[in-house]
Amino acid sequence: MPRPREFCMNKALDSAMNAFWKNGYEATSLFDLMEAMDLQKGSIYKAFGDKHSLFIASLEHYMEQSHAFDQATLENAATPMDGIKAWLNRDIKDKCSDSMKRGCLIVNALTEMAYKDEEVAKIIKTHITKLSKSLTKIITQGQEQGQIRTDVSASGLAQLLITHLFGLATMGKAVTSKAASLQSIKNIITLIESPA
Amino acid sequence: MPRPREFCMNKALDSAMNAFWKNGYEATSLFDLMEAMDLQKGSIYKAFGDKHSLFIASLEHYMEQSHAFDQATLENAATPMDGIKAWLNRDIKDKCSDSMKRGCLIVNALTEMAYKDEEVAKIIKTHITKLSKSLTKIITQGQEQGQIRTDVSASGLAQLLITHLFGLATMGKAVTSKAASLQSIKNIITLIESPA
DNA sequence: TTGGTTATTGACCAAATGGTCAACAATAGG
DNA sequence: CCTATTGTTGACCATTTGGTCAATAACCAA
Repeated sequence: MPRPREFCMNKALDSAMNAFWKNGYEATSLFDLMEAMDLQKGSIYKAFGDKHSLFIASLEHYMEQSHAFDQATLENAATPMDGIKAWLNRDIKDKCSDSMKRGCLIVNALTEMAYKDEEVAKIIKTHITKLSKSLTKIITQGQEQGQIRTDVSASGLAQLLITHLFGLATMGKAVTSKAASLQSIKNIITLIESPA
Repeated sequence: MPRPREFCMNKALDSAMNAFWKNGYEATSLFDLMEAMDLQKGSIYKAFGDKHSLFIASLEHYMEQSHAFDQATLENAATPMDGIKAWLNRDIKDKCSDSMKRGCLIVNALTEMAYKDEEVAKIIKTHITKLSKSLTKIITQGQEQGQIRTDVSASGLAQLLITHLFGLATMGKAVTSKAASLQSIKNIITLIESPA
């Protein structure tokens, strides 16, 4: 009996996510969101709540996609090392395109608001912990198979890769070209490989 | 004959820098700046121009200090490797304090505005290029002395260290404790050392 | 067809934003 | 002491901000 919603929640959320991703939280106005989502103010508030709630939803939307991608890439590889290489490379290709330098929404949110927004901080923390565990697992396998050096712990190496990827997402905003980022990935792989 | 300025430009700039550092560009209002600098609106505009100009000045102020610190730490060390260690550790101690998680102003500015603010992008690019050159020089020395591995180029390793530090500044915002960051530094040093 | 329920719309609002400016104040040279 | 020059102040402004709400519209079960 109720009037049905005229738009697709998922598409709208995706549009909001892209707007926040490109411009950040503060710099994305309600007007920007209305344009991006092709929705009136009232509809946004009814469907998603206020700006902050919409941002949280966008962030979680991003993380779901991100997590699915991480799992798929890491696990569908012939060897642990292949999985790591594929994961690093695809991540860079997604986030450090030379044309649309928007980096990574997680990194952006972390930088802009995590220190004063406990909810954002907590969500990101949880996500990274999950990623770190997946990585640690695959790195451990790589160490057992002799592909990856063992003088640094698997969890230490996992942390290191994530940190590096975060750094690259930042550098890609203005300093580094995609080609340079890919070279950087090659270098870090050389560093974690077992010495010959 | 003119009326003399009642405040110290350098102190005021320092206060503005700290405000921007903590909250970012968009989230720091003119009112915030007035409080932080202990100045009236008109005085700020007369002395520093509009908000954006003040931000640029703050960023450059930050970079001057940063550059002085980099040079001093890298060059006043017994060996290249000692210089690099000291540099990494002091950088982390400054930027990843557990209490005041404001990260690094350069990283913050890069993330928030570099993609749409060419002036900011250019300034940061120049600064990083300079840092990268200093680092490459000292890493080259370390390679010549056999302390640092040579299967990755000195400039590649320099880029890697900067990227890693950027990543740590971001992670320190919410994900990682200072202790964990320092451990991460130890790990990356292990990775770049010459194999035994 | 109708009535209950929810979606959409656009006008509206208070507060905050970055920025300006005229009046006033303080100095130093004449 | 006077005056030219610049610094300081606070009132003022247009615009934009995030957010609300009453009126209206659309649907579906009865």
